[in-house]
Order: sequence, then structure tokens, then C-alpha cells
Amino acid sequence: MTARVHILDDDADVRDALDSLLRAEAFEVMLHDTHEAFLDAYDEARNCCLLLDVRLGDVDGLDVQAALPGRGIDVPVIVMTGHGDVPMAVRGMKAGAIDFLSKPFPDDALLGAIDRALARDCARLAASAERTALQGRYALLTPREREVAGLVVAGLMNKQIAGRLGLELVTVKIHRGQAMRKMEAQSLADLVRMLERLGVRATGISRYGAD
Amino acid sequence: MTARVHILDDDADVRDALDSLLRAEAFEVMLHDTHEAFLDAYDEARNCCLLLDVRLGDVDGLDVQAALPGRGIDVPVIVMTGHGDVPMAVRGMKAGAIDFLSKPFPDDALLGAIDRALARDCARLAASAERTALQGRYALLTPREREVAGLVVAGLMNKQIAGRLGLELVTVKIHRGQAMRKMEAQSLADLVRMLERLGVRATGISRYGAD
DNA sequence: ACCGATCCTGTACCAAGGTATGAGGATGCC
DNA sequence: GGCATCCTCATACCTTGGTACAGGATCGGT
Repeated sequence: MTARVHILDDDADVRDALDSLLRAEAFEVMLHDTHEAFLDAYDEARNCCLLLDVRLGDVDGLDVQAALPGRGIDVPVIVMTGHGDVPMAVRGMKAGAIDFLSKPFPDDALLGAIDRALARDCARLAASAERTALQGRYALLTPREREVAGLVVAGLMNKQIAGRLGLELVTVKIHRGQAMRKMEAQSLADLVRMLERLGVRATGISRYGAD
Repeated sequence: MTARVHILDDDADVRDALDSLLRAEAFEVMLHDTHEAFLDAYDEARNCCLLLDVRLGDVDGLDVQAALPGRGIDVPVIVMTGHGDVPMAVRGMKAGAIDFLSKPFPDDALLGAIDRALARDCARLAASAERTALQGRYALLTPREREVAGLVVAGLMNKQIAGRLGLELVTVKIHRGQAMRKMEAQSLADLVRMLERLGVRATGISRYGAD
């Protein structure tokens, strides 16, 4: 699957020019003239980036950029502008833009920025895929199993877990074993890393160690 | 201990003006007119940030900024400039600057940037302190203990470790116990997180799991 | 030559983890 | 009602982990 480049610009001539350039580079290009069009077309499952013009009719492209995180969209943005100034560039870069290009810019500058943008998005995809797989397995755990797993990862011994939850030792062992199987953890160390990555924290456990 | 603000500017008038402003805000201020002076004064143990002018006599302030990581210095930089343009701002921000201010700028803009810079440096200090403590304890381990600990964290059972290292089971247990004591790990989960944070990876172990 | 650190091993014992079998109660869904 | 899931427990057995005690070997520094 080829990487995709979204172009959001209100000038049709600019869109067409970029379209030609990027198609020649074997990118899949999607052209948009409004931010709504981009939002509709955006697919978080695809390796992509956004080429964003600051001026979109009455809308400020940097406002569009700033609104992306609020919508849960983490696409790498490359900002373009015809009449940019320093504060504008700083704002765009602070908001996490990969680059801020003033028109006219050489093709190489754009292509280099796109490469970096797609590389970052590729990292996002990899992290997201792994996290999704973990969450899928974690979802299979029953509430009790999650509870026990959390305490295990917090460093408590089965006996302590049993005491804290008011259970018999065997019961804890069973839940623990189930959790290991469902999470497909080959070892306790595995489980620790998995729950770490999922951000699971047992309730009422201080920093590090047991009690 | 009050936070420290380094000012690196070749214009004495600018330095004095900033000095007055920041002292009034209860910052500890250090003035420098060359990058060597700053490098000498920089103390990574202190909560600080750098206010950097782009023009330093014959030296480019952005070159100075770019050279900091190579020297292992991770100080938050706020770039100032009298005659900045967009490419300059983009370069500074890409290099990780907290902000890029064009003179003249309002005091509030600077103070806000300094707040953000010091907050980031504070996070660096906290992370560094924890990491240093861990490294100190890890340094107490003998080579063999490190080896065993790495395999333990990789998820291998003592028996497997013994086989792989050509040792008896007891020996592995002893090294393991020593490692736990020296690292002050209250549980295996602890040890996993500690070595994770230290970036310790056992040699020849694939992704996750044992073998 | 002596000391200390490191590394390795044997034996023995106890604590903890893990599994299997069997079973009872509670809940919720079709 | 029948069924599945979840939670719980009892008993029994085996594996693994952890430690204490005792000893031997090597190596580098004093």
C-alpha cells in the first residue's frame, strides 16, 4: 500500500501542481479545498501526511491544524504559505508541524519534508497497531482477572493479593493464570511490559514495590 | 534553589535590560557574550534555560543551538532575534526551541516562554535523577549478575538461563538474588521496569517472550 | 604471600507459583 | 427452564524460586 498525501489548499492551481509533482513520486494524492473535506477523507489506518495551506478562504489553516488533536487526529502536518511571517511560522511549528514552507519552495524541500512526515506517521501506525493488539487481548480479561493482574504487576505476591481482595490463594492463582493465558504473556516479565504499555496501574499502590 | 536563566547575547544593552527584567521576576540570571562562556557556566544539575540571540558577533546562534545535543547538553532554548525571517524561525523551532521571539517582544511573551522552558527542564531533571539512581545501583552488579538479570527480565526461567550460560541452577538463583538485592527491587515486576528504564536488553533475545 | 572480590558448585529446606479435578453459587441471556 | 460466564473454594501434586551453609577456584591488588 503506497503512502498517501493529503493536500488542503483553496487554490486549485496549486493543488493541481502539487498533485502532478507528487504523483510522479508515486504517492497517492488526495486533494481537498476545505478542512471538512479533509476530515472526511482522513483514514487513521493509512500511512499519510497533510500538506496544509495557511489560507483556506475564510478559514485559518493554523486553526485547522490546532483543532486536529482535539479530534483525536495525529497526522503529520506540513504547513505551506504564500505570505508567511515569523509568528505564523512559530505557531505552526509549536503546534507540531514537521515543516513550514514559504511559497515558492523547491521541490526537494517539500519531498524531504514529506519523507520525514511519513516516517513519523509510520511510527505512529506501528505503535498504534501494537497497542490495539494489546488492548484487544486485555479486553478479554474479566474484571477480576484485570484486578489480579494489576496487583501482580504491582509486585504483590499471590498471598498478599488474596489478603487484599479477600480471596483464597488458589483463586488468585487461577485468575492470574487466566490473565497470563488471555494476554498471551510467556512470562511475568512479559505481562509487566504489556500492562505498562497499556498504562494499567493497580489502585492504591504507591510508587514501585509492594506493601 | 531558584531557577536560573542563561542569557547569551552579544549586545551588552540587551543583556542588561533582560537582566533587570528577569531579576525582578526572582530568577537567577547569568549573562554571557560568547557561547564558550555559556558552555563553561552551564550546570546540568540546575533547573535552567537559555535565552539565545541569533546574532553573536561572527557566530550564528542557531549553530550554537544545533551543537548543543552533540555536547550532551539538553537545555531548553528560547531564541531571540532582531531581524528574523521565516526560514530562521523554522530552523530554530525544528531544532527544538521552546519559542522564537522577534525583537522587540512584550515582556509577557518572554516570561511565558521561560515558564514553559523551565517546566521542561524540570521534567528533564526529574527523569535524570531517577535514571542516575538506577544506573548507580546497576553499576554495583557484577558482569555475571547483569547477564543473569537481563535474561530474567527477558522472561527466561532460571533453568533456561542456567542452560544458556552453562551454569548450575543454584548459581543462577544466587546471581539473581544478588541482582535483586543490589537493584533494591522488591519484586520481579520492579526489576523489569528498572531495566526497561535503563534500556537493558539481553543479548540474543527476540521480541518479547522466552525461547 | 595474603586478602578480597568474583564466580562456581553441592546439599538441603522452605516458600511460592502453577495446574488439575471437582464443585457450588450468582448473574444474565435466550 | 436451560445455558453460559464469572467468581469462588477445597484438595492434591508438581515445578520453580529463594536462601542458608559450606566449599573450591581464579584473579588482581597490597
